[in-house]
Amino acid sequence: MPEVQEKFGVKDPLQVIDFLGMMGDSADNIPGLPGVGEKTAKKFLTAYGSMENLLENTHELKGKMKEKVENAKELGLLSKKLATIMLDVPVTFEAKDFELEQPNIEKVTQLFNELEFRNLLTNFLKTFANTDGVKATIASNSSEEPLKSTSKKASTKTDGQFGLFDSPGTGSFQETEISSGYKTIKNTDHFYQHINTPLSRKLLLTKLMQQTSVCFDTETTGLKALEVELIGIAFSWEIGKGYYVSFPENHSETKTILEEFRPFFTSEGIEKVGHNLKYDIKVLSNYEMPVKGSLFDTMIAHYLINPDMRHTMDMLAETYLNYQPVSITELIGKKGKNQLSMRVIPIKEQTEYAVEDADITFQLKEHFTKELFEGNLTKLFNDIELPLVSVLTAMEIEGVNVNVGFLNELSVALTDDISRLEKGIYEQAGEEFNIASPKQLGIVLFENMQLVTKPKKTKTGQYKTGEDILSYLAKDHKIIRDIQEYRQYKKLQSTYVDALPNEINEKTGRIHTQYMQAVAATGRLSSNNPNLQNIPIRTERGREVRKAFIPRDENYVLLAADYSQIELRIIAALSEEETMIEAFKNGEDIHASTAAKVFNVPLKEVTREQRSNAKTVNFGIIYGVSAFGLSNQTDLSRSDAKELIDTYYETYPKLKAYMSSQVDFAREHGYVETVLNRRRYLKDINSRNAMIRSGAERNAVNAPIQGSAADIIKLAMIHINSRLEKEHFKTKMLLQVHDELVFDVHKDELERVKPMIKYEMENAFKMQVPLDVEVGLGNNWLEAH
DNA sequence: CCGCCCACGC
DNA sequence: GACGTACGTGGGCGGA
Repeated sequence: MPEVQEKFGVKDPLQVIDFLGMMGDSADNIPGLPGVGEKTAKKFLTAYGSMENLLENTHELKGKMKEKVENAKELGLLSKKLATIMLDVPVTFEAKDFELEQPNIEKVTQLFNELEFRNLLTNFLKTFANTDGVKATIASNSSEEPLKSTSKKASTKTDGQFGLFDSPGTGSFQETEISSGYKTIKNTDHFYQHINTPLSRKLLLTKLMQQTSVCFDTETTGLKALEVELIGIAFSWEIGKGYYVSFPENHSETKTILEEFRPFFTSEGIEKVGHNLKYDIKVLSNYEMPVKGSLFDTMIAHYLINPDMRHTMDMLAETYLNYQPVSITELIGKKGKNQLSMRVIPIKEQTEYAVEDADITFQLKEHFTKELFEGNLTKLFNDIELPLVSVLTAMEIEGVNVNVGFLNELSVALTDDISRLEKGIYEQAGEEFNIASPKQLGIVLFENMQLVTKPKKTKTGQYKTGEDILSYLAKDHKIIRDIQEYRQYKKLQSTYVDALPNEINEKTGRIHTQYMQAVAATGRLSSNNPNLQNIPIRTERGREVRKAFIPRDENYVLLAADYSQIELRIIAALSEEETMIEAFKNGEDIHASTAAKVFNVPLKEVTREQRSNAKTVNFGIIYGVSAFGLSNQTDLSRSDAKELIDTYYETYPKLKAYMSSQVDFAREHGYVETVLNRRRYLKDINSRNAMIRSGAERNAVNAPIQGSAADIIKLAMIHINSRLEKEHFKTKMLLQVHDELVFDVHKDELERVKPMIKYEMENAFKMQVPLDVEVGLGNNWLEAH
């Protein structure tokens, strides 16, 4: 009905609302029909989409009407009837449907005459009958096939689209349906509504507050949660239905609008469903909007259900819902400098995209709730992973202070050393080349200089120049030692010293890493942008970088708390290997203790080399090392390595038995699990390919150990965080590095917090082996170690 | 733009 | 005879 658009200058497709508004305005003077007001009507209907929803939920509207009408309910029925008659469609249809239809002019005329709505009738006919008189003409299309009412759910045809069973010319999307096999937004019933007025937001909020579980999804200007601006938020709590609240570009205006939804976000009683909620919560934190109540994160749910798979929503939608969502790439382009901002995408497409995501996510929840239960994962999900979301969010928002000046000085010094080494290397090689290029370096070392007769090659035919290769040659060639040093400094400079200052957030002046909670197949976290879990510590020069990590200010001190040998303690406890358990109970140096036993010498007479070899075996056990691998890593010959491993298993027989039992369990059940029932499926455990199979067997041993350690530190993090909050400490948890936690401790709290952290870490999970935590303090991360 | 090589952590 | 330690992230190179 373009006439309506012209007449009222309305671009919004929901012309019917304007018509109703007009009707309301005109009806102001008519007894029995209160004025609704065009704007009011529009807003209410925008929020609720259908008259039915509108009438069921607009308490406020009804309240206002009460002044004018004795029986609000009666008015509701009247309006409903009006809408039905005027538009000749059942009111269960959504507002968007209305624009496809012409009002049934005959019926409306009849009704208005009956009701003596003279002004209204005049206006109505002016608008729809295209006459200025009272003569009622029956619109020619009113006899056409009525809108399909067969759909049970919210049944909206997107604009310009036809339904599945509609008239000819609709073959195009059926073809795509056949070719992809997935349902898409084009052939799926949905009602996604854009919300952008105060009243409609109020109505949405009212509706939100009546729910027990709602999915929300933020649309933003980018990927860095702490730097982006909010563009919109999609909400969904019903299959195929949802709302998209859009926000202006102005930050404080956005904040004001978002503030309207505070009751929802801070409601303890409404479960918040989302996909990667940590991101959304961080975005909202930019507007000082906390998110309370229980969470349900579909990304994490799926991570527990199958940690080895990918957990993108697109993939989950295809797998679990047989549905292919609108691709973000199609919408805003491939990532790169030409990628569009969501902001410039037409609001209709934004709405479709955003609400679809929320809709899908909400639907996924049902699937995953069931699968979590079936996998015995509900407790892990609810008691560990979901509470951890909030802990990690807080850590990421908190960030860590860094000494940029120090890093800059370090960089200058490294540049000096690098160029000095560079010169020397060129001299020794007799030519200039790019030392940082393994390809060029290999040619120089092994072709031109021929340092080795049979150099090893990679599968792509390049010469191997890795650290293990170079270290064999280091003794005999100064150039190799220089190259090793060069490599080390280059690495330090590019990956850490020069990169870290670029990661500082302009607003906070701190580095905010991101913890990935659904990446590592064993249950560990990972860290990126920047990765703060691989800051150097082993080499003298490298560990300097740690000095750059400093407390918040002079009132604080960094505290680093490390689990000592947690993985070995876990394997000792799980295997119930008494000898090893005793060693831990007695507080022995486990590697020395192992050495004493396998080399059959008194503890005090263990040599450095023996301890070192024992240590290598201890770690090898965790990772599943072979005699070959062990001999490669130590000075031992292959046969000595084999003997050492054999003796090791004789010393710790139950350990060997445990490892076999894990492999057996995996063969039988297809998965292994941690102390908190975190699962890892090992599909290759029965592979005929020996190499693939043994890889799975190593995983069968390693995953429960590494994963249990991850479980335990996560538990400790949750406990510590909750105590820091409850007891109102200023101290903040900053970093997690697999078996270590780093805190910014207020000096006044040190005496209370230090033992608390140690206690919570050591007692996070009870086993037959005690857990031991070493706590250090310092004015930088290195000192705190 | 992406795969490869290399190197940092636990 | 070959192959053979888990889990990650990221920078630089070089070919497409």
